[in-house]
Amino acid sequence: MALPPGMLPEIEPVSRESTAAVIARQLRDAIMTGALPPGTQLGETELASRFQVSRGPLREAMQHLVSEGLLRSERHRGLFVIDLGPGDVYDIYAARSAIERAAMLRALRGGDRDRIADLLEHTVAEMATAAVEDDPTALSTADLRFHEVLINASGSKRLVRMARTLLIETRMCLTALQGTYQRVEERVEEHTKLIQALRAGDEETALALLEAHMEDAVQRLAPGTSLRDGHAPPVPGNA
Amino acid sequence: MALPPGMLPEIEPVSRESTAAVIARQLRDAIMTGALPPGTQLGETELASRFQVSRGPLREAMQHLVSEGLLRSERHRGLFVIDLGPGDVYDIYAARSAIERAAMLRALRGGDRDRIADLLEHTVAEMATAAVEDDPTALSTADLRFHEVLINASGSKRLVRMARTLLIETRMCLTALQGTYQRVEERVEEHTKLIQALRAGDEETALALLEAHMEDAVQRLAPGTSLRDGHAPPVPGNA
DNA sequence: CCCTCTAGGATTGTCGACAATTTGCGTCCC
DNA sequence: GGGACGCAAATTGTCGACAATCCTAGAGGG
Repeated sequence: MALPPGMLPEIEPVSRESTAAVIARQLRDAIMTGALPPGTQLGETELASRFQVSRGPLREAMQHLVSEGLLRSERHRGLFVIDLGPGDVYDIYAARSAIERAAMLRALRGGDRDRIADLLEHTVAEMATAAVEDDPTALSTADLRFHEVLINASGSKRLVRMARTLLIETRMCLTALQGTYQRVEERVEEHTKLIQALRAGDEETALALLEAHMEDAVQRLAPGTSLRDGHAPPVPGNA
Repeated sequence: MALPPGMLPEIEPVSRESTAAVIARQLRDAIMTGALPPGTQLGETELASRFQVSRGPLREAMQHLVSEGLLRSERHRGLFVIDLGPGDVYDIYAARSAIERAAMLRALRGGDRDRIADLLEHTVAEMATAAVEDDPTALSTADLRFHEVLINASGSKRLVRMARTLLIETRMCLTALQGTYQRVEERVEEHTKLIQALRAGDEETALALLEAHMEDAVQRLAPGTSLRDGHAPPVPGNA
């Protein structure tokens, strides 16, 4: 080794991301934030010229998003941004509840509770900041970041992978139904209590709080439905 | 309508599957059954000539499998079949436990318990048939089919999607560690008891049995680890 | 007035070739 | 003999063009 370790920190190979991945991420953000509203048709030719790339890489990016469930492809018709009905809201939160419950369990029993709690508290601080600045977008971002951190902390490759799409879809829900928010203090409070239970290692309370958190969200976003029912509302257009 | 309904059953448009999907499915099966052992390098050019298609559709199929987690891609190096370490076994079963728990809950509370139980019993019958014929491959197939049916019965698009990869990876585990099976009677018994609890609507028992089922499998496939620990074994090469 | 058929346009699906990048080996110098 | 440099082969990444398929609008006939 010609260079002593510790020098030159943060040096990473340039452009370690494939162009298809870059395009996919940009489209993901656009869908997530609502810049591409649900139902929008995405033409390959048009996007190719927008991104200044050929249809090859772009197509790969699209395929990726389709397999993630953010786009739906109709053969020889086109690609469309999915639109979420009440049934989908229910489905998303039911799936999230399953994933995050598992992540919470692993966080609780992983032996690293305090470190994880510190990480989570940081995102709650971001939520508080966004609250005082009255920035609903930043608030949602921090909220989702909380759950992302929790799932990452589980250390499970597969939970992380499965949750990625769910969190994006959650963001779509929040964007579409902006304004149905609960009081921000309440929102921060729920997360804080979750952290307290985690730090204390109180499994029962933590899991119950998490479930209630999901239940609250579902009832707010899709009024009249409940995760406890075990079945989606009778609205067409879901699974 | 020129044709009365009920006539011409089972008529479906020809080739409603994209070629990339066909290729992906074939490769999936090959990986699942062990025809393509973990670590195998897959050359695009070679596969393209094997499948008699251009590199375009083949590439899409590969990308799909990569995003599913069955292949890992190293830029400008090649595509390789993933190999599963003990940490992955743990991770897979932890994730499956989360997914199937949620599916079981929805099956329990969905109001269609008897129909679902009938479907599940059919797969158990297949297991029994495979057992008397001493066909371990068919036995594993029926076993996985049981869990696939359970998840499908949940009616959740997202649970189904997330479980697809997990079940394929499970099959890879079973293929790689063929011979560590428990007694077939015991294996059938576990599933039968699960169905009984479901039919009776006994949530507590059903969930406990399911958890024990996963725990058993993990301890058999990766001795010395337990789902209850909340953390993966100290073997490198996992998340 | 409505239904059917046809022609047009547009979009995706597929293909072959070229360019960029990495790996491995051979050679040269010390 | 050991190490570093440079070249060449192989592989992936990218591109533009062609072919197949599907919606739509319009004319024609009943």
